Amino acid sequence: MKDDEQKTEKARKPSRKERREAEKKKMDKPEKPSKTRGDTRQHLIDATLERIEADKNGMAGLSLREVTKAAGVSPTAFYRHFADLEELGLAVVEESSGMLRRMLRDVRKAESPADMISKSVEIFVRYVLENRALWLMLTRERVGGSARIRAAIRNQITHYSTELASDLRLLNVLPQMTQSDLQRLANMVIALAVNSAADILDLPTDQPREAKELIDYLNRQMQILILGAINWKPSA
Amino acid sequence: MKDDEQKTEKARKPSRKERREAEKKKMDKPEKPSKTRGDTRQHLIDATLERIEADKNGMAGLSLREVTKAAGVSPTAFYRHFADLEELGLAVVEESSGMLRRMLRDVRKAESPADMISKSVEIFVRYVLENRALWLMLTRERVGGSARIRAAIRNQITHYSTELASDLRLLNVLPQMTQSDLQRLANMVIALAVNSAADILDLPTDQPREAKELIDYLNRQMQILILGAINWKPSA
DNA sequence: TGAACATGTTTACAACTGTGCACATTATGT
DNA sequence: ACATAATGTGCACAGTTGTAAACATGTTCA
Repeated sequence: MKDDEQKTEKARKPSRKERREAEKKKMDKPEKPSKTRGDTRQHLIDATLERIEADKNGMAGLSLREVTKAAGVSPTAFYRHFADLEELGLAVVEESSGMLRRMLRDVRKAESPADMISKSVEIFVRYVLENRALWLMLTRERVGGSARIRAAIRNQITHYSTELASDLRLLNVLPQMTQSDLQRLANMVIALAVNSAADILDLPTDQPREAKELIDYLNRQMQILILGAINWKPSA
Repeated sequence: MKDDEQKTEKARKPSRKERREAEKKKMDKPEKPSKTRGDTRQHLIDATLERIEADKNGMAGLSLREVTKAAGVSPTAFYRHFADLEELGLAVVEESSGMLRRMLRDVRKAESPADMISKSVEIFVRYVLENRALWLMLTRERVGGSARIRAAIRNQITHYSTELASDLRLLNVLPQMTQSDLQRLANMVIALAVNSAADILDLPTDQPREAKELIDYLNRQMQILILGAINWKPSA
């Protein structure tokens, strides 16, 4: 992890020159002479998330100029890194894969046999709340806008779902289910989780009261699902 | 059902005057002298659905001018009927309530005890395919864009889900479940259905092959869910 | 009949959009 | 060290946007 940058307070305009100065300070000797200081690309990605969280209307609602302004960069500089807003969107989606991987790691680490479900749900909700912008992007663009972005997000989710299915297999807790049964079950789990992610993001900011209720609700949903899986007969 | 209008071939411009002429023909005596012939409003709503289906990017991706052009009306005429694009969006959502009601009626009519689930799934998928534009709107704007539109859609879906819960109660097929258990189950059913609606809409146009697979998949999902409900103990 | 109202049109404008072009600066590799 | 590529800037331009203003038409009602 090489990011030590601040989240740039909303009303503050970074003004590229300032950023340049700021970096000069800690750069008397260049750290990595290799890849041509390409951090504007990252600034564009961050700016996209910032704007998506600020405005309503994901992707479709923001303009190239808006993004470049938020990144503190001239509009035409955009083309040095992306051909399209769509390609920027794809980069943002890729950005989310890291977060999903960390989430999966945390879920696996906490997997004691007992309260496996509730722990996982808790971790999931925490990750959604701590990565609002990213999850706004994922839940919105999963169904809206560009077909390529939609496909990219679906890939991420499918990958996660496959990992979950594989975990279920290894735990050997549903021995009567076939591989494809497990995969379908995992898909349902993820679908219901992503579905309530949308609800979580609609909560009034940091209302721990309703968040707890949502966690509870999601838990019971998962319990019904597991109950169905336990009693599943592969013949049907 | 009072709509006998054509879907207006893409490249064709209706040109308000022509429409006026066309309606004069069948209107030697005015049908309803009351509400001042407000059918432009309906044309705007239809145009919105048409554009949403044509462009990608729901709501957020279309402009007032685009909509009015598609409706064959001058841009400023828009304000005679709506203050906002958001209000237009709300009108479109209301438009969908009729469709949902018809769908519910069909589902209830077909509810023989035996293959209740598969019949319902089949009807659902058919309605999604036969109302592409509407369902595109519902699935997209359910998570994206304006908070008011999101809330309106959530209302529609909640209403449908409540009806479903009430049906489950009357059928008395899950007697051990409390009212809120049934409501939660219904919510899960609807959530999974709406979730696969997004997949259905992504199918290459009229590919009955993959549509069948999707129907099959959704059926099995529902079966797992029902199995979980049957074995549910309200204590947990 | 004629006044009030509802509904539409045309014209106009300022703000914003994406992007081409010429140019400045910095980094890299021989 | 110097040519080349990468990365940034400013300016310009034409197209699109939302919406205000003034006006035309047709409908309703006393």
